[in-house]
Parts: sequence; structure tokens; C-alpha cells
Amino acid sequence: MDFVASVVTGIATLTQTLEDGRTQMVGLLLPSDFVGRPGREFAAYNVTATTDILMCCFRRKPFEEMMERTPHIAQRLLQMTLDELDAAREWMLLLGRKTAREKIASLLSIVARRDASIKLRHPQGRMTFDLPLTREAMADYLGLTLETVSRQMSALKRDGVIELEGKRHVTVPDMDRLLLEAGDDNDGGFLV
Amino acid sequence: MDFVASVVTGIATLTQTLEDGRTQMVGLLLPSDFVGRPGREFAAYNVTATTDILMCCFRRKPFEEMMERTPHIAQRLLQMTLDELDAAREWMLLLGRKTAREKIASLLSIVARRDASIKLRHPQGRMTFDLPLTREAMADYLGLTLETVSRQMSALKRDGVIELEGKRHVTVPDMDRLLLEAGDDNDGGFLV
DNA sequence: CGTATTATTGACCACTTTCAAAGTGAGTGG
DNA sequence: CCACTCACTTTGAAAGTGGTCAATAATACG
Repeated sequence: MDFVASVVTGIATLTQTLEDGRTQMVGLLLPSDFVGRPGREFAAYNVTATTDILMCCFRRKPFEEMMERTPHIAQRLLQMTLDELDAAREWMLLLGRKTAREKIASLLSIVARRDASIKLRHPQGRMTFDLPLTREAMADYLGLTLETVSRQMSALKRDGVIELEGKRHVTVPDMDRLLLEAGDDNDGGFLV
Repeated sequence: MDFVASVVTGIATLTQTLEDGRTQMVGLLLPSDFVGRPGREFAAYNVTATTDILMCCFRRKPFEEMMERTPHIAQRLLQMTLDELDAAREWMLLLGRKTAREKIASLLSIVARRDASIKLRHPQGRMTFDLPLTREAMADYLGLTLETVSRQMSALKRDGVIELEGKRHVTVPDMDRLLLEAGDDNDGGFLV
């Protein structure tokens, strides 16, 4: 791991695996996200591009030296890392305590929220977006099997919480309803 | 949240809850751990002392100013936050993909490892330590019910992986066996 | 002691997984 | 242009893990 980098365009995932192949996604890297750890020689996670991806790379050593000289960088990196920690902890709650249906609804509401923020709109009312993940990637993110993901997507569709065109294009008729299904009391506020 | 603090002695937990009361522990605060977030007004988690606790508190504003003036502090805080992020991600793998038995074995091996490091010994062979958590706290940490925790503790005892004196005092006859039960390929290395 | 808290154990059930089969759709090459 | 293939997805049936509810046991504490 001789580089640190920042995602410019495209999507990548951070995963960890057990020896028998069970895998858990521990992070989703979207444009503007930072990859790599100053002061560490080896990568702790598998980083996988799920689309074509463009990253802005820095050699690790020079980057570390620059960090020494420029206090503001460490401070900014600290903010970003604290945000990631919050997201990770939010995800721990999801993984440890939510039902399959709530997990799916949570993921959908996160993607919807992020999509809305890109389009500079409020996440409410009727919303439409594309899922950037396969069912398997969703399963790895949510700690489920892909069959369960598929079943719960079908169930949410059957119950009118979402509408599907093809496999990836989702529309949410009523964002509040989705948030209710996600089970969060506080209406989210965490970012992927 | 007008303070940030560092734990001096005692143990506290960081938890999140869903509206219906389901709770998930997202961090365990041990001596030397840092609590609070520079640049944030409100607490995102419930902090609960599980023992008498002594913390070294700083008013948030002056602390933030000090951070501005003393680059080294931000850098040190960044290292600590990155370590916490690693621990959180390791925990995501546990919550999302491990079985109840593996979860218990993982928790025990973490406590054993930490205890060994305090006593400056290698975590191997026969080990003895106290659990700093109730069954309920273990359950909240592992994303299980306390009944399942109890059952799996009994099962590990029955299978000779651990021995129990009272509820809290554990001895592990063979650390390698426990690590095997924990299911981690790489023999851990993550710290609570 | 008696009471409250914490832990164990059992019976039953629900949800998620596992295993298996079939469906969908995009891309390729004949 | 169409059939074929491959990857992805959906759906079903059966099995299993962990959860729920409830009763009992152990321990601490006044």
C-alpha cells in the first residue's frame, strides 16, 4: 500500500472476509471519499471497484510529510474520519439489530438521500433513483444472503413501499413511508 | 455536550438505540480511550458507565482552540480515530457474518487479548480473566439476545473451550482453540 | 432471611438461510 | 437477426439458527 487516494468518479467497495468466504462490506467509496491510511504499510481491507473508477493518488510517504507540514490537512482528515466512524457505528446498529426488511429499507433510504443531496433536493415525497449495487453487493453490505435481499425487495414492492423498473431503477412513492419501514427514530442524517 | 474527555479508570459503553428499545453497543470505552467529538454540539450516542469511572474532562471550546494551535494533537487524535474505525469495521464483520458461537468466542478472545496485553504477556496457552460485562451488555455488544449469550457460554463450557467460575471469571485452557472458534483467519490484531 | 438483580434452561416459533430450479436480460457470434 | 451464453435475479420448499416467552436458579444486598 504505497498510495493514499481520493475517489474522483466511480464507485468502489471496502470489504472484509472470513477464511471460509463469508464477506462483509465495511464501506462504500463514493466520489470525494478518501482511501488509505497515513502511517500504515499494509491494506486492512479489500478495495474493489464496482464501476470504472478514477482516483486521485498520492504516494504515501510524500503525503505523510505534507501532513506534517500542513496542520490543516490532518484536521480535515480527522473530520472525515470521524464522519466515517459515525457511519460505521450507524451501520453496526443496522447489522446487529435490524430485521431484513428494515435493513433493505435503510439502504434504500440512504441511497435516496444521497441521490437527493446530489440533485440538491430534499429527500421527501416521490423519489426516483438507481441502485449502484447488485443484489449480492447489497447482501454483503447488509449482512444478509442475496436471496433474502431479493425476497425483501419483492415484499416492499408488493406492499407498495417501492416500485421497480428493471432490477436497478427504484422509485419511492412516499419517502416518509420508507423511513418508517427503516425503523430509525431520528430520521437518519448519516451519510454513506 | 460541552466536554470532551479521556477515560482514566473504569469502563463505559457507547450505545445506540432504535425507538422500540432495541439497543446496540457501538463502542467500549476503556482507560486511555477518548470520548466526544471536536466540532460537534450534540452527543450522537448514549454513554453509560458500567463501573465507577474517572474521566479527565476538557471544555470543548478551549480544547478545539488548543487543537488549532497544536497540530500534534490533531495528528494524534487522527491516529486514535483511525484505530477506532478499524475496530468498528472489524465489529461490522462480526455483526454481519458471524454465528452466535463465533461472536461469543470473538468477544472472549478480545477480552483475553486485552487482559494479556495489560499483564504484558502473550495471548496463548492457558489464560484466566474476568469479563467486565453482564450477559445483557455482551448481548448488546454482539447483536444477540441475552438468552442466546447464556446458551452459547454454556455450550462453550460444555465443549471444554472455556471454564467458568461464577458468572464472570473465565479461564481458557487453550487460546488457539478459542481463536479457532472465533472464526477469524488472521489471528485478530484488532483492539477494543 | 427476603427481595431484587442477574443468569440459566426449556419449549416453541419465526425469520433467515440453504439448496434447488427457473426466469430475465444483455451481449456475442454465427 | 436470432439463438446462445453468462451473469444476475427471482421464487419455492425445507431446514436451522436464534428469538420469544416463561419458569427456575444463583447471587448480591439490605
